[in-house]
Amino acid sequence: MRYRDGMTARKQRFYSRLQIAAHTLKKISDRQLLEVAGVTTAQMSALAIIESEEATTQTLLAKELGLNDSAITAMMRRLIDLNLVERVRDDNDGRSWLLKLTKSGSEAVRKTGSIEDEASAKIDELLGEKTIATVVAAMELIINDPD
Amino acid sequence: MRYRDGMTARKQRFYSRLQIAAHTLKKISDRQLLEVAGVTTAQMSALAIIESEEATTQTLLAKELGLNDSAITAMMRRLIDLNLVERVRDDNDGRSWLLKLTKSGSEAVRKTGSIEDEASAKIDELLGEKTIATVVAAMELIINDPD
DNA sequence: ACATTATAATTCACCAGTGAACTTATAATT
DNA sequence: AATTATAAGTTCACTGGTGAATTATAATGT
Repeated sequence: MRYRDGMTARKQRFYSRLQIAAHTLKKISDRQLLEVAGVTTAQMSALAIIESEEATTQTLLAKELGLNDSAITAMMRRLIDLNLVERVRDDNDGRSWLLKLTKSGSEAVRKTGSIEDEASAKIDELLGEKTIATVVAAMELIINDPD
Repeated sequence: MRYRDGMTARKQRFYSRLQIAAHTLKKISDRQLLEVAGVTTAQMSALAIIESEEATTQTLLAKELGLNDSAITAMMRRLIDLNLVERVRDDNDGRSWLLKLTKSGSEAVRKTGSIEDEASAKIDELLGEKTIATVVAAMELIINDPD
């Protein structure tokens, strides 16, 4: 594909606009989640996956979050220290841990539901249904692109 | 605005797709830039702004990057240590620093041009002109949203 | 002129991530 | 069975970010 020169500026803005927007949303989300449930957005993403799968491993979690294994090791340590997650060795594979929410963990996830609904409603209003669908589809193309 | 149940930002996982896509791109970009120019993507973003403005302050840089002042303090320390940036006190305001690229700094920016072009071309192909415009516009709405 | 308020930058303790090198456990081959 | 390869986690040194508190310099009101 070829574009006129005038497109160059916009092309170069794609990456930086994406990063700044993502960061902006994360910052807002962090403040709200910390106030209401005492966890960060990254932690809540992990907790939500652990809850939904009911017994996942760290490697799986890393894959779903698009992160390194080493990032998960550190995050699980913090979540275990906070008594939000517990883990036991997998009987069928002694290398893996099986992750589970504690009662406090489930509680924390429950508490954040309304915040996430509010945030979603705000995005809905700001961008509109069609744009949201377009953006999500674009993000999934990027995530799944081989390189 | 009202949507059918299936189409809300929440159902489409807008937030998490955005974060993961942004992170994925950052990771790829970091690897390439470190190899070619010995800097990270965050550092290159800062260098590009400093170059384009030819004498900016840390506060301005923070605003343009959507970051805290304290993040800039740390980043400037690293860039000065790498001899890519130098700073002098502003004669008109003894609290401010004026930031400038060193020769190595300009050199580094120059070296990354082709990488950024390649990355842009790849995004163009993956998403197409129209989708890119839609996504950039959406990101700017998010960035400029009052709260 | 002086006291107050606002602004630029810094420091601190913390969370979050990378990539490389490593340990240990499982799987596959010979 | 012994060897080799692969896979799950961990550790380490590093970059990068937050928010609150602090320091130093401007700017402003009275």
